[in-house]
Amino acid sequence: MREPYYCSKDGRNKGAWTHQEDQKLIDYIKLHGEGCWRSLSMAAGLDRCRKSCRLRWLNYLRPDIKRGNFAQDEEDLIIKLHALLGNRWSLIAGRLPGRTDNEVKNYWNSCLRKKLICMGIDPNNHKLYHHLPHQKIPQQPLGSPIAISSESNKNNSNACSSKPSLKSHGTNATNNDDDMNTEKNYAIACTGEETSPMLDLNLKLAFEMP
DNA sequence: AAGCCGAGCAACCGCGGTTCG
DNA sequence: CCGAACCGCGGTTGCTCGGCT
Repeated sequence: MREPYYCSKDGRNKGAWTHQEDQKLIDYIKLHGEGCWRSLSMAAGLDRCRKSCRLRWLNYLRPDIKRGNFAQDEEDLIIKLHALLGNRWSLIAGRLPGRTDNEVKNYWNSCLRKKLICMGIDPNNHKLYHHLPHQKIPQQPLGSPIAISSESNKNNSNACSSKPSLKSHGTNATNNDDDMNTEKNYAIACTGEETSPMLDLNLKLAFEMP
């Protein structure tokens, strides 16, 4: 027996949060701490369901949230972690201090996926495509197994070399050494050439308990 | 100036897993 | 052990804004 899903069914507020609502939530959590979201929404005087309160706090109001563009090293880490973990956004975000799973997920879907596609890399399985980037790309079901494969990528160097820069959005492409190294390292990670793909990851991330 | 379109992001929804009585 | 209540995650939706025509 599930609890009622969301706010729409009980006439509570939906949509964007107002400044007053934010302030109420912040004030209440400052006083009483996080947790027990159901009672929190009532006790704080918020006409919102617990999920809405929790989401707002975790994704937006928390004081330790880092806002703004993702740095290059953050991008690299997301890509590597995604190759390793798949769509486990909370785990990926857990390795990025100040970033939320929602933010990482949005950034992946809006920016990084496109970058990888432009690089000729399938963002679902992190393999190189076997055709040029501008050609139509077959959609794969989400959640397909992560595969960092060494197979058959020897003819695909053009795909990666033809790619635009792997850079933060809004900046003009300049080929500085960092970007070139990033690109090269990730291509190596994709192809499995030279070394094990994830050697440059701190492997203790994989199964470290919180 | 107005309308269109796409990108980015916040919020919603539905489900699986966990806890507790 | 069982079921209700709750938590947290991941996918999706829809709103806003900026660029373009």
